[in-house]
Amino acid sequence: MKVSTKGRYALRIMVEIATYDPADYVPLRALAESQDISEKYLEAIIAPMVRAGLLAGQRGKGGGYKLARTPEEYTAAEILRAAEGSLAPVSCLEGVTNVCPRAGQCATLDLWTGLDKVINDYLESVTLEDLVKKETARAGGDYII
Amino acid sequence: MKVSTKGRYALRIMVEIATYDPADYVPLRALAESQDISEKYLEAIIAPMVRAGLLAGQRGKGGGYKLARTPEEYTAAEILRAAEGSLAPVSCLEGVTNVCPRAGQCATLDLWTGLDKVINDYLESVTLEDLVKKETARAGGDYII
DNA sequence: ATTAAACCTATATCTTTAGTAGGTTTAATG
DNA sequence: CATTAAACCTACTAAAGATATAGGTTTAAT
Repeated sequence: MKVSTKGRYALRIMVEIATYDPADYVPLRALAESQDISEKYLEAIIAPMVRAGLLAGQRGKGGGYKLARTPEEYTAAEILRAAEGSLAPVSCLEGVTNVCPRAGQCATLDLWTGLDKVINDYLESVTLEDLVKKETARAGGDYII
Repeated sequence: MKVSTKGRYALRIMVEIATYDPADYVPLRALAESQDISEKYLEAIIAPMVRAGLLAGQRGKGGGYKLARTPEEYTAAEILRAAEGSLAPVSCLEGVTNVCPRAGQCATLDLWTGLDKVINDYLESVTLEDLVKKETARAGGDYII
């Protein structure tokens, strides 16, 4: 029941890109350095996010990545889904229709369906904007002491 | 974010044992056969459940396993925890105290803490008794047609 | 032409999951 | 007391998935 590094890194990267000027492209190199992830591995994490349309990539000199929308338009759920593939706690809930031959007699199916729902509902309720606020609150020095 | 076979099988086994007479010991062989899991693998799944005090094992002829309590006294959470080890979605939430050096500046920590909570709350809310009811409802022929 | 960047494909390593094998101890029963 | 049926224990293997790494190609700005 663990979220992999792909999902965790993907969220952190999205938060970081969201803190930059939305018009600017942020190069992979800068992200890799500040997050302390190798450029090559980060590339593998970002690629599916670009394909999913969450990030816009710009090639060539001066290129990089920027958000495709505003931070409040992303949910944690869709970012994790793009990076991890699926959030379903059991594989039989992954497709549109349940293909398990035992589904009709499965005593635990409702449990998994319910678990899947609370996970999705929660992760849909948190936006990238929410995460960015935490980031700037912690880093930003809004502290008296 | 997947529950492993250990957790899934553990739940199914608990449901099955709960459908027998609570005083009877059910031998591993019978469980393995009806659930279509090898005896050896099932043994590895049941052992930690016995150690955790969820099941009572009886050695020797006529022995087997029975519930240590009544079905309504088990939650899905504790069964899964005994089988899987931990339900935390990220490893930094596994211990009592968060040992991650970045915890103070982590923008996503609250997200993981919140996710951990909804998962736990949901799984604590479902009892073994609830699952047994589904099993008997499906298998038991309470149908008109 | 040079440079800096995304993009692409393949490969390697490491960890976890899933499953097996073979034996020892315990307890009931004829 | 021998037999049998059961849990219990330790070690091992195989497959899958997670976590990266390597080396190159294409694109675009200067």
